[in-house]
Amino acid sequence: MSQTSLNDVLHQLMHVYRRQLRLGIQRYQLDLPVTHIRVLKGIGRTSECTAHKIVQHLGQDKARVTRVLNELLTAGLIIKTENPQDRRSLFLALTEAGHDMLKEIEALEDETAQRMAGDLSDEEVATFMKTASAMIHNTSECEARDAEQLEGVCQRSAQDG
Amino acid sequence: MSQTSLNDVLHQLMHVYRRQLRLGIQRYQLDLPVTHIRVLKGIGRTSECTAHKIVQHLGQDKARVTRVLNELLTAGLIIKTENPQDRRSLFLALTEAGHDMLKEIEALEDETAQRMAGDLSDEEVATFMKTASAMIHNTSECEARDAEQLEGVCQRSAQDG
DNA sequence: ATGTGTTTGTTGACAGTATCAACTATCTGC
DNA sequence: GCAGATAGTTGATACTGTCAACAAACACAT
Repeated sequence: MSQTSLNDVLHQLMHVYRRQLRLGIQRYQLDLPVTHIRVLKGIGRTSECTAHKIVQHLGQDKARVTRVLNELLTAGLIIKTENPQDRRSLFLALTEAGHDMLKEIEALEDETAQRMAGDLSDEEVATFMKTASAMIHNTSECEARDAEQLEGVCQRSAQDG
Repeated sequence: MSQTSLNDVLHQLMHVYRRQLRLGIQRYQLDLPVTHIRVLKGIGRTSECTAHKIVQHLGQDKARVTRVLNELLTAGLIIKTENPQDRRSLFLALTEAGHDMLKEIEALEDETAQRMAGDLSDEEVATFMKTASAMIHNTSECEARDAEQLEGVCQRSAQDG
């Protein structure tokens, strides 16, 4: 019962957050979808950033990341440079325009966070984030466990056969 | 800084939650997208449910709700009956198949919530939900305020003119 | 009862998001 | 050099969110 509402709360929170961010994007006239913003942020704070690092960091599909990257590239917000250590991958870096954009993004995100936090105390927000992180961790673990189990089944059936 | 990570945490949480739910749907072979499940739940617990109530309750676009409803209808999970009080709208109710589906959904959601909660105490989860609800509330308020402000500007300019 | 404005729901269009599978090029270890 | 893993690209498909135009029914003041 209380668990059913955890689902509801999560869903609503998700919806409301995205919506808020979207509205903020309009207000700031950033003219970028949410995912692009997140990728841009990822590039900004990762040294020797590659597409793969973004994929891992954001937990997004690599196909999607490739496309977002291309759009950021043609928008002139990032550049790709060769990775001398591995010619399969390319280093990603912000252009000047990209840096400017990132600054705006950060301002927007701060505002969004502030709006959501509202009159909550810093401590409440911190606790919230801690619990949320734990949930993220729990869930990822479950997923990993499921995958392992599946693999285990495969191995067993291979051994049995 | 801590605010920037609130954004990140929310985004990750969102992603992980949806993913988890999706995997659960596969595991339970429910073969319904997430939104459909939420609509079905809404219908199940709303008396004299109409499309409009769903729209309000879920905060979803009415166009989207219409389509989901049609798909649930053709899937035989719900039926529409006339609303004698208002011939524009139709009452929505679960069929037997819909009820069965809902039972499975509830089991799945419980499981999902349990996975996410992991080893967190009930109290921690409760606190989390309380804070999340406050955030949802705060955000909605901001949106409303923004809309009002916009309206105010319109009124003022009309008065000024 | 009639006209005006509102509400309920439908439809069309489009952008954004999430995934999957197949494929190339490159790397690693043997 | 070969086998298998890894980085990234491309194509396909389904789900999601939003907007705008619209029809039918309603509310209500005249």
